[in-house]
Parts: sequence; C-alpha cells; structure tokens
Amino acid sequence: MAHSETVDRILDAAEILFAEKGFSETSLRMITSKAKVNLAAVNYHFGSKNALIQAVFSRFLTPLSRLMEQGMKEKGWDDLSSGKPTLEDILRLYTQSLLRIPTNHENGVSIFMRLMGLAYTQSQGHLRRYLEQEYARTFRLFMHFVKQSTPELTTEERFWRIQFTMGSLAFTMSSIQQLTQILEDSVEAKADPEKVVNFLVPYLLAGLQATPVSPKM
Amino acid sequence: MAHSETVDRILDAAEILFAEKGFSETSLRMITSKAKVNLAAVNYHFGSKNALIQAVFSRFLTPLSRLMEQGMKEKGWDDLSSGKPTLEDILRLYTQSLLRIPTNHENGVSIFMRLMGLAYTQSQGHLRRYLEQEYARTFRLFMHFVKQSTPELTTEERFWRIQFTMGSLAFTMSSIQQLTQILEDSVEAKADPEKVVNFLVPYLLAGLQATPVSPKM
DNA sequence: GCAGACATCAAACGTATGTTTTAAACATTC
DNA sequence: GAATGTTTAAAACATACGTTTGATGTCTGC
Repeated sequence: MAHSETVDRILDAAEILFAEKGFSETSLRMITSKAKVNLAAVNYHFGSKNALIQAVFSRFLTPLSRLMEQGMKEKGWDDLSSGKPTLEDILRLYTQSLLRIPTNHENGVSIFMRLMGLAYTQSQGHLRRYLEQEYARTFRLFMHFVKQSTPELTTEERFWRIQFTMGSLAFTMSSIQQLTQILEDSVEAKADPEKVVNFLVPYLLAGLQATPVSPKM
Repeated sequence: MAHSETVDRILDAAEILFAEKGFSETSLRMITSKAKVNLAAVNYHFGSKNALIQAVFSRFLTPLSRLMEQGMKEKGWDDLSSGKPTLEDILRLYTQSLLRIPTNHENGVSIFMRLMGLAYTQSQGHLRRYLEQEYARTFRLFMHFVKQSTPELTTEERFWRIQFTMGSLAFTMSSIQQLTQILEDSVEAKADPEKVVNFLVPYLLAGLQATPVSPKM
C-alpha cells in the first residue's frame, strides 16, 4: 500500500467517524462518502475493514511510541547512575507525548484519546491482538518505570490503580469535546486540552500515591 | 407489557449478550436463540431492539436509584441538623447500592457494571436520552451532596475531577471482565467486584481530595 | 507510443440485520 | 366456552452491510 492521497483521505475520515460513533456503527460507505472516494477504495488499499481500523491506530500510535521511547532515552531513565523518574515524570512524559503527536486537524488529540478509549472498551478482538503484538515493547518499558516508582504497592493493587488511571485518561480526553462544551455553557471558562491535563495529572498522582489498602509487609 | 416468563428470559439473555459484545454487535437472533424464545417475541413484547436495550437498563437502574435515594434518606443527609455526608460516605453509598442490586445469575454485578460503562462509552443516543429523562432526579440529588462536600474546589476544577472520577468508574466497570482475566493470568489473585471496589474508592477519594490546582480565595 | 502496473469507478454479490406478517396452538379469565 | 392475551412457527420484508468483480482510466518506464 503506497502513500497516496486517497489512502490519507480514507484514514482522515475513518479516524473521525470511528471516534464519533465506534467501529461497528461506522460503515465503509459512511467513510468513503466522507472521504469522497470510491467505496471499493478501502478494500483495494487496506484489504478489509478490520485492517483499516488497525491502520488508523498505527498512524498515531507509532509516533506516540516513538516520542515516548525517545523521551525516556533523552531523560536518561535507563541510566542507572542518574536519578530514577518519579511518578509525575512518567505521567508527564505520557501526556506530553500525547499532546505532541503530529495531527492534521484541530481536534487531533481528543480524537486519539477517544480512539484509545474505544480500543479498550469495544470488544474488537483483532485490534487488541494487533496492538499487543505491535506496541508491547513500549508498553512494557513504560510499565517498568511505573513499577519502579511505586514500590510500596502490591502487584495487585498497582494493577488496579493503573487501570483506574487509564480509565480517567481514556474517558476524559475522549469526551473532551463534549465536556468542554458543557463546561463553557455553565461556567465562565475556556478549556483546552493542555489545561485539562494540568488538572488531570495532580488528580491521578494523588490516586496513584494514596495510602495502599493492602500494605506490603 | 405484562410480567411473563418470556419477557424475563429475553431480558436475561439480552443483558448477558450486551455486556459481552456491546449493543450493535448483538443481534436479536442471538438473543432469542439464547433465550429459547421465538424471534418475533422481542418485537411483540418490547416493540423494538432499542426499547429492549432501555428495558435491560431499567431493570437494574430502577432498583439502583431506589436504593440510593433510600440510603440518602435513611442516613438523614437531607436533614440539616444532622452531620453532612463526607465524600467517602457518598462514594460508599453508590458502590454499596450497586453491589446490592438483586440479581438472577452469578455475575450480576459485573454485568451491571459493564453495562453502565457501555452506556457511557457506546454512543447510543436513544439510551442517553432515555436515561437522562428517567434518572435525572437521583443524579442531581447525588451531585448536590458531592458539591456540598467539596467546598474547597472551584466549580471548574470540581467539574473536571468529577469527570475524571466518572471516567475511572465507567472504564473500569466496562472492562472489568477482561481485566480480571488478565490479572488472574499474571498474578495469583482472584478478583471479585467487591474487592475491586475496595481498591477503587480510596483511589478516587485521594484524587478528589487532592490539593487544588486553582485554589479558591 | 505502447505495454503494464496501478488506481478508480459503477454495479452487483451474498449475507445478515431489524421488523412485519400470517397462521395456528396454547393459556387464562370472565 | 367464547374471548382475550400470549407464544410459536415459518416466511418474507426491505435495508444495510462488507466484499468482489470487471471495465475504464491514468500514469510510468522502456
């Protein structure tokens, strides 16, 4: 599949529609008509709808994982002599990388976050398998540092706290568009993703660092 | 629609399948064959698939809102003379009510939680509208107490923290089955919903009660 | 200038969906 | 025992879906 105008237009349209409606609720006809390309183009360029879904994820997940691994290296986290990263460092690396993914349209970040949430929530077996296989490396690296910076937690409690954190992230940023709308209606405040992240990080930190329920002995 | 054996069998089957696969991914033929009733029975008793979805939610949401409003009254929260509820009281009331919904089958709680998550996540316009219209009262009552117990937050920061909290809840709930599966594979620990809730509440509390980013003057 | 690879197009394919219809059996109630 | 409501059965409905086909452009390299 070469890099062509059509391919990009399909990906652009698909990523917006998937984020808006979910995967099953978005038909190829919706995508191709929004992208102003022929219906057959999707199967021609990608092979199948499932492959298109995976391609949509690759397009922003590949830069994200590159940004994160690069960040870890630049900060010398793997260097034992330098100081270990704090939880806040780790969270910031993630959110900053997310905000820096190159994007075509205005609401790129919200869309990526929403897609991340959908990947967890919608039971798309093929997607889960694909992502696990493709990005396991970055994910494990990231988790290693999280574990290192929360030695007071049992494996089980850490597992759940990470899930809760993922939930806040995926859910909030995925609905950031609707939410800011609601907020602006009722409060006198403009809300951009960067500002939300500044509210979010301390909130998540406090949860992750709360006194453990099941203390290690 | 009278209370009949068939109606219950349809609801039982639908709630399990919806929780497993989502709404769009579950066909009426799957439901009726699992419930061992005729295909036409759904449209006969409920009118449409959407109405069935709403009925599935009503069956556990009505007891839930009753349990919660009852709990608020029993604890005398509306009584000005008695002490105001703390944030923990409020969260506990919610999770305890959730765990007390009467259920037919073993994994009732997990299923309800997953459905709650789906209600947030899957963009089913009709569902959202139905739930807002039906349960707005309980929701507003609940929010009133949340606001009362977090006077140190600005309206904006409270708004976002509530969203973060909802996110953790919805997300965790919606993927609780897959997550416990993952956990049991990698850690030597059986994970029931009650245990997860006990991890969740302190986590959420810590986040909600974290030092405000934008302090009130 | 033409052969061959690639891209686009309209049209059709087979399948699955939600819903409706017809008919007949069954149950319950007055 | 007629009447009313419930359930089953089988079939058809219209529609939407993902995918495939075959013809028609379009461009490039020789």
